[in-house]
Amino acid sequence: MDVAQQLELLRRGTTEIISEEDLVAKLKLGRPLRVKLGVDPTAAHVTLGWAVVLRKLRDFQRLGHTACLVIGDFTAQIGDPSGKGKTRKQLSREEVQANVEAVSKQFFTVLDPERTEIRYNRDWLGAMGFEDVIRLAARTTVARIMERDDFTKRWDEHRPIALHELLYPLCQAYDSVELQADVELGGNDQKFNNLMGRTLMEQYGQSPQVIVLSPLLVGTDGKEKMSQSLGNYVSVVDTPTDMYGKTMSIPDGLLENWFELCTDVPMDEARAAVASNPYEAKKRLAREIVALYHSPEAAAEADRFFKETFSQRLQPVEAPPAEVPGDLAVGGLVPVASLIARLGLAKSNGAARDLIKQGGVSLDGERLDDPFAKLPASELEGKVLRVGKHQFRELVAPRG
RNA sequence: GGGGAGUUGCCCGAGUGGCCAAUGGGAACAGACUGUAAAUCUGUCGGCGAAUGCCUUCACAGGUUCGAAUCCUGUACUCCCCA
Repeated sequence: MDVAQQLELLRRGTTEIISEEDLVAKLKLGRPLRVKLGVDPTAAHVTLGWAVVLRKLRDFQRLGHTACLVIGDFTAQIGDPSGKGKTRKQLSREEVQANVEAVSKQFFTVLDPERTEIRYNRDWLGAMGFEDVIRLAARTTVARIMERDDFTKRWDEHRPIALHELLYPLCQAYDSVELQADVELGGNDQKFNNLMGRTLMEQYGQSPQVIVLSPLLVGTDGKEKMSQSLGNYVSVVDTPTDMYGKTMSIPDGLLENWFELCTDVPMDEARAAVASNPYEAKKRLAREIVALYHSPEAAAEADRFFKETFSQRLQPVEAPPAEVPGDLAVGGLVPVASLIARLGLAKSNGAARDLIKQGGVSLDGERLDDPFAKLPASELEGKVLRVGKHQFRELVAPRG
């Protein structure tokens, strides 16, 4: 593939490349480039949002370059201020470790392990002494750091900015120096951090990295950036049905964007599909996504499930089984509201009763209307409990 | 170091001694309508309870009072002005 073609592929789903000339020059070197992506393990799932940059990294891999994945096990503890209106919670070492373990495998649903180098930034950032930190901090100025929107805004609004937050960009920038990155990928909100990397690399006598920025994927709510903490996410390890269903719940306005960032469907094709029938286009999108992370067969199956369960409002083909806790039954009768709460389908008994009152609960397709209904345990076996739109459980009678 | 303002439920924000589990808005959830879209309408939105009810909550810890989110004292945190 010649350089022009490579560039064409790399441009998809990016908002900015700093700079394209530099990228072209690096591509012309004819050697595998070191393409850095830093991810802070602040959550236990790789979401489709994260996958946007991972997929971009995989594009580089396909062109023969090396993915340098920096797991920010140190920076996760500091808390990236990017895009946040307030100080991030600092995670404990244990929390970070748990996330690292959860997330590590998930990266390879996208990346090619053969061409991936994994590094942990605790290895170098964690080894710095206070003197090293001061020296690093001396390489930039307060004015320079305060240029950054997040900080300026908080400053103007008289909101707190903790001192350590100002150091975050330097940490990430130093990662680039350590890795001798040729290119760094990131979401749009990472621009400042990435630029700091360029500056710092030059100061260390290295050739500054090229920055490739991708837009932030909007979550299923259609409003906020997709993130695990907001609950508006699709995880790459979601079951095919969930993945399909969540995708179907996005607002139509997001379709084109999701096609661009989450699939390999050519954009003219995607645009045409969306224009002709948004609903059909959305199903196509959902199938594409499931096929990517599971298989085309799973996609077809999810499609069928969706049609039967939601479009035709039948019972689901298969609902996850859930055992009725034995201690709930009093005299052989199980209070349904308590059952719902115990199975985690509602926050509390009261909430479960509210749901029943509002007609949100049904058993084998029959809507319940009595919030205090008690049903014989023996009759529950094999019945499908539906709570709200999407939660189904096939009940298993208590043992013993 | 000195002076001032502030901390309320997921978020914003009212509330300055009893009528406060706490107005209002947003978010969220459920229902109707639909395409698990959008828009709209309705309802729910601290916990337990069948319930008149009980319990926990208005930064934290004490105190005053028959009674406190509301008053007093101390502590923590944040912001502003001065140094």
